[in-house]
Amino acid sequence: MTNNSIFLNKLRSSGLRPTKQRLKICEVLFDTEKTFHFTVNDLVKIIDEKMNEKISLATVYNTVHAFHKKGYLKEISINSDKSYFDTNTKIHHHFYDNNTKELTDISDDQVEKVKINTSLPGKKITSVEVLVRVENK
Amino acid sequence: MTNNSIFLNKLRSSGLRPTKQRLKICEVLFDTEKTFHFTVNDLVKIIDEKMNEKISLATVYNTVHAFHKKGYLKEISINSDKSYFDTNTKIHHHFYDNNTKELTDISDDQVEKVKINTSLPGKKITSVEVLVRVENK
DNA sequence: TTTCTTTTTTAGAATAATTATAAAGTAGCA
DNA sequence: TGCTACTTTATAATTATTCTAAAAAAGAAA
Repeated sequence: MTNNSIFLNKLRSSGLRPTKQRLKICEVLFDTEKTFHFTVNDLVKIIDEKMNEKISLATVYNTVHAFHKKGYLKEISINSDKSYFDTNTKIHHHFYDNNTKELTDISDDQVEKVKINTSLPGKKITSVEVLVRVENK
Repeated sequence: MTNNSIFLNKLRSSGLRPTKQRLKICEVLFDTEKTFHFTVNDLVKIIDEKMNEKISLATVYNTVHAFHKKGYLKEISINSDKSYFDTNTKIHHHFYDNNTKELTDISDDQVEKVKINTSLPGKKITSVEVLVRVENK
C-alpha cells in the first residue's frame, strides 16, 4: 500500500474528501517513522516552510479536528495556552519538563498498569494517562 | 486562629497586601471545608453573585496567579482552552467527564502508586498525576 | 490625623488562539 | 460536461488572558 493510498484511507474514513491541502497535511502528519507533538500553528509553519505550500489556518484547524475526532490524532493536556496534538495515538504517558516546557513520550510499557479503586456511577473509563512532571536535579 | 488571620497569612506570604478585594477572594477560595475546581471566570461569577461584590477580572487574575505561584492553588491540565485551578494542592488525581466537562478529585489512596520504569537524565520527578477520562456508559 | 510614597484596583485596550462566515473554488458523480 | 455538495480561503468574530495607565487605597512617618 502506497503512502498515498494510506492517506486516502484516513481521509475517507474521517469523512473527508481527499483534497490537495488535506493530502499535504497527511504527508506531514503520517508519513514519518516517528510520532511527534505539535500545535496547529507549528503544523501551518511546517507546511509553509518545509513543503512550500500555504494552507489557510481554518483548513488546518478543520482537518486536525476531523482527524482528532476519528482518533488519528490525540490531544494532549498540559498546562498551556494552546492545544497540543500528538500523532502517537496509542495510550501512553508523558514527561513534562517544568524548566524547558518540553513534553516527552513515555511508552505504555514503562509505566506499570495504573489501578483505580473507585469509579463514577453510570460512567465508563475511556483512558487513564499519567503526567510526570520533572525538573532539573 | 480566625479565618481572617489565616487569609492575612496567605496574602502576606504571597507578597500581597490584604485589601478588601483580596480578602473576598480568600473567603471564596479558602473558607470552605471542601476543596473545589474553578476557572477565573467561575471565580468572578461566584464573587459577583454569591458575595455581591464586583471585582475586576485583572485583579482576580493577579491574585489567583500569586496564590498559584506560592502553591496555595494548583493548576490542572485538562482543556487547553481555559485554565482550571484546584484549591486542593496535595498531589492527587482526577476524573474528567467528557460528557459533562466536569472534573472530580480522586483521592490519592484510591489510586495505587504509579511506578515509572524510566527517567530523564539530569531530571528529578516532582509529581506523578493521573487523569482518568470517563464518559456515559 | 495629615501628608507622602508605594501598591492596588480598575476599565478598557491589546494580544493570541480558536471558531465562524460567506463567497469563490473544487471534487465526484450522473 | 455540468450539476451539486463539499472545501478552501480571507477575514471577521469570539474567548481567554495580559497589559496599561490613571484613579483609589494602603502603610508609614511626622
